[in-house]
Amino acid sequence: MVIREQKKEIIRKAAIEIISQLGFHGATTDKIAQQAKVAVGTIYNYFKNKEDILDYIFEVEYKKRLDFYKKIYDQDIHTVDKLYEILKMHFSEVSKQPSLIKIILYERKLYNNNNKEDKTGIHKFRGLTGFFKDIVKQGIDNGQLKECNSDIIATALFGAVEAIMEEYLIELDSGIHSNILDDAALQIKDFLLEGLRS
Amino acid sequence: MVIREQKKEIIRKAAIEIISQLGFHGATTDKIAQQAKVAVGTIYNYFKNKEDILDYIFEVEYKKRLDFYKKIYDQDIHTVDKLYEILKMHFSEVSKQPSLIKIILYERKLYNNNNKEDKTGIHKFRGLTGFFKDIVKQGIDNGQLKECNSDIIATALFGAVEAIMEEYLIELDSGIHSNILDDAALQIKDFLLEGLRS
Amino acid sequence: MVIREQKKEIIRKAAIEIISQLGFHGATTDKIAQQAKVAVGTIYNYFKNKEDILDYIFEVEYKKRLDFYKKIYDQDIHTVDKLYEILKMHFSEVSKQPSLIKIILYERKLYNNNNKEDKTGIHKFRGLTGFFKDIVKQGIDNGQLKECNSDIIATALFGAVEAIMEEYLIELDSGIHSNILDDAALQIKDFLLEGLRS
Amino acid sequence: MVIREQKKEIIRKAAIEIISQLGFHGATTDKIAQQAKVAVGTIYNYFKNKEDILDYIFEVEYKKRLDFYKKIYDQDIHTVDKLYEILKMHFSEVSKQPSLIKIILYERKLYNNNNKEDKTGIHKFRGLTGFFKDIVKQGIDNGQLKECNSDIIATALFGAVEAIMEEYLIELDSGIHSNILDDAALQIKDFLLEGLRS
DNA sequence: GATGAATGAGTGTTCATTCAT
DNA sequence: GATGAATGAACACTCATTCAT
Repeated sequence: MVIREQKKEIIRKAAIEIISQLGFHGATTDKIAQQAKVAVGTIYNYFKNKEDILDYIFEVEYKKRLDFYKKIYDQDIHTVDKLYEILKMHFSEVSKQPSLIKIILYERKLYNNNNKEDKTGIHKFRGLTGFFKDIVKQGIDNGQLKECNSDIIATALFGAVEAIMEEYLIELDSGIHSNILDDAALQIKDFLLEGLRS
Repeated sequence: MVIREQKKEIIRKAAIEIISQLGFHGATTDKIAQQAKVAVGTIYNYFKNKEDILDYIFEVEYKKRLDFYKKIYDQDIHTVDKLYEILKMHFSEVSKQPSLIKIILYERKLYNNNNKEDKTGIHKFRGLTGFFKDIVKQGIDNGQLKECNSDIIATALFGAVEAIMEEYLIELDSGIHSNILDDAALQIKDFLLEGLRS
Repeated sequence: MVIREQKKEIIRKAAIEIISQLGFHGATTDKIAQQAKVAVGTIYNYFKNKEDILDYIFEVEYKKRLDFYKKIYDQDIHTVDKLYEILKMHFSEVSKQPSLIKIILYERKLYNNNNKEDKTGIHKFRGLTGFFKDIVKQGIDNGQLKECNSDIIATALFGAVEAIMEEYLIELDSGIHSNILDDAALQIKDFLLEGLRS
Repeated sequence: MVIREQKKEIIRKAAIEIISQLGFHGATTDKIAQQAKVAVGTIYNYFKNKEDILDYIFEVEYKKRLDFYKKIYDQDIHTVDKLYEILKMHFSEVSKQPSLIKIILYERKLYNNNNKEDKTGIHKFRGLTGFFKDIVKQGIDNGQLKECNSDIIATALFGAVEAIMEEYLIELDSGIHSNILDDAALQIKDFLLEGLRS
């Protein structure tokens, strides 16, 4: 017997597949239901509405990343290595679950304007950048990073990671065998350490 | 005819306002027409369809940036300064035209999957990263930047710039007086030069 | 079996509560089940379908009134007093069971068009006006009432009673302390006896 | 060319036909559109939503009756004759426009609970009983009617009229040639004058 | 070229009913 | 008999696009 959480998981995965292909707006509840091999009505036994599915997708990923960030934050390694671990995690995720990451990159934008109380997953997800900043601040505080505006630097790093993931996904979609991820973490780590000047 | 281009311009500006407020999907042709003080039908005298308006918005911005990039590319200044000029241009644009930049940041994502031939504006816009890469490559070639993977570095830089602009827009929308742009170009320039290590 | 009838009664009462609050169309089987502290499926062990519940509600009330009318019909009192007793009964019911009467007043209308054979309760209920007519006819026949069109007069009286009950319910819902029922039976009795002319 | 008000009128009449046959809930916007020989979307160019159509139907009828009541109120005839004129008007309407009156009788009930601000037509309609009361009060004040509770009497009379109209409509639907309306106004007038006692 | 009423395919959501456990 | 998850037909409403004026 399929228990409740398993069915919700089936729908979540079906939604990821459909939304990543068609975008949130192009993904109809009918198509998601079809992909999940479930009746449309069933979706509504597990989710309040279509947005709630998207929100749940973000919620799940948010939790994964939050755990990872917290663990990294507390580790006793150099800050640059902490950032390096985070980069590797992100780049690993995008190659393991490109559909999912596509959603996170593309659909999250739609909700920056949106302050509805009930979309906690999506809004929490944005909060992840805050943890990123914390790690940068920690590095400045303990002298491992030089003085800088942690807001700007953390934001820039986060954007750099997202852009590389996006580039990977675009190349993937174009049928190009992309190897941008292979060196990305190391290149950025080196960049962090030395800058670009020859 | 001058008149014709003026009306198209009125519609383009109205569309920017509405789309930036409501997103492309939330922006109805009725609302755009209302904002432009024009009948819906009139829009279709100037644009093939709704997407064509968005495409045109990107087209116009693409051309502006292309010109700027080309001019910079040919200037006889240090590569880091070239990148610095580009950063300043981008940060200046977002504070001058936040509505427009919001569209560029948020709506472009939606079309990464989309290979329709007719959306030249949006697809060309993505091509801008190519010019960015060219400048990085130029820097490596002339020895002003050290050896690195120009694809990764250019992509990362572009992402960094976008993330900072996004952060600025989010703070703006939240009613926060953001000053993230003030230091951003300098911070990143410094980062480019030296890295983060203390 | 006693148990069976008790459960059916629980569902009937729950349905009365929900339908009176939300109307028949607004009342979902889920809500009725919840109110009855029973699973949806259970309802269908006692009722063929949702309409059948409404029908049963009418059936039960029909029987009560039928018994009362028959008893009154056979009593050896003046016809005007018979009508007076009926008025008092109706006005007493609406103050004792406003939820129930609300359903009878509001939902019965919806089924006047509807000739489905299986809704005996609702259709029988309408038949009550026939008994009302019988009492008027009886009064004419035995000379206690003057010659008149019993159809018209009985229908008019029935309508008058319903309108007063409706007015009471509306005032009740508006939070107004209504006392329209206090005098209603007497006023109408007097009206029956004397008319309105001064 | 069909002007705006004519098209709205076409939709209103189509809606009356469909709603009177199927009830408000059974009347789909598709069916109304079909009856009006118009696209569904067109309905929404003239009405905010489905309820708004019903509301407009009530609004139109409300205005007609309001005018009539006001005119009657100011006439210099005996109060019983005023009431008689009103009865005749109502009975005349039901035989001229049975579909319309069916809606007024059956669907109005659904909104007694409902206090949404925007359904002015339906709520105003209920206010008509107030004018009815005014005429009764006027009669009491000028000594043409005896002392009585005008609320109760007006409500009762209104209910009587509605019940007779309903009876007429039911007989009509059953294919019975009803003549209940022929005598109804006179019978009630006589009732008003003399009561029922022989 | 300008207008804006008309169009109707398309979609999120609801909910009575079923049936395997 | 009791349960409640699954079902999917049905429906109100939207909105890009067209076209007669």
